[in-house]
Amino acid sequence: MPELPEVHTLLEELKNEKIIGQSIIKANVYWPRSIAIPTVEEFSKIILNKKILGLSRRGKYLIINLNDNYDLMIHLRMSGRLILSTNEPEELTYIRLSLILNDSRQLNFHDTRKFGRCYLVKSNSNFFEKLGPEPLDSTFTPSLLQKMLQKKSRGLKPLLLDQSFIAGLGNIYVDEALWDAKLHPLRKSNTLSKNEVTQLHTSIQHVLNRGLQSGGTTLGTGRSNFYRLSGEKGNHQSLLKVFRQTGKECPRCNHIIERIKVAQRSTHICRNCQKI
DNA sequence: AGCTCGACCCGGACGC
DNA sequence: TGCGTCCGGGTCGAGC
Repeated sequence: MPELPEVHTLLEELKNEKIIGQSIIKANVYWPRSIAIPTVEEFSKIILNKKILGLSRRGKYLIINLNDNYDLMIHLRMSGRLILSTNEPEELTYIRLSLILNDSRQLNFHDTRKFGRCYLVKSNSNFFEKLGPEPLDSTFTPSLLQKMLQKKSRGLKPLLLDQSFIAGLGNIYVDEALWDAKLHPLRKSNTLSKNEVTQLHTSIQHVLNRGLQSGGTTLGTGRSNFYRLSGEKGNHQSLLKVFRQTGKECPRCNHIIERIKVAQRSTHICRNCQKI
């Protein structure tokens, strides 16, 4: 499940591969629905001979800046991966899109469950207008978080999963951040003390940085997992405190970690540390 | 208006 | 083996 740290890991790896400056000489669309906008016909036509000018990230979107004021946004959703290969991959089953570069390398979008989406849009479009702030940006301060939380009266977990509130958090990092901050996922956002808000802010940044430093979270061994551009797994799974640790002891107080449902999402908590 | 809930899209994993 | 069920990120529409 690629969230901010996983997408950012891919971004940094792509930057190291020096694809900036390359042109896209061909696009193969193997699964049309992976192209959200525009139509596949328009996509294939517009992307042709576009030069890659830059790479960045916003929330869980990877952004490839192209010339002529176009941006290609890639959202990996649950099972999306990026694979950079020097020739056509032998296994095409799960490749949904191939971008062939003029140095003959290919950037392949691999997505077993077909949930991922690509969006080719004009750079000045309002594509990201509904996204909340970047949680690792210097402008995301405890006092800003305080103001944001005060304006809402939702449970913390549904709120933190809402990309229009904060961009980039998903199920793994929300559970980890709430455990780290000793806050219950159903705690109403506008009831937090100033100290609790400061702790939540610290915890959000802590778990995201921990994920980034360990190259993302890879749960299990299947094809639908997160893999780095190199094909290696991330290493963050060994640092998870509660996510998918049901039945194990809380690393802080030794109570048994439980799995509950919050906002239709599986949620992992230590009932002793995270009281409502 | 703000919020919650359920449906939807998919294939892998797992239980029986 | 094969079938049914659950899982999950984000969006959308319905309903409160």
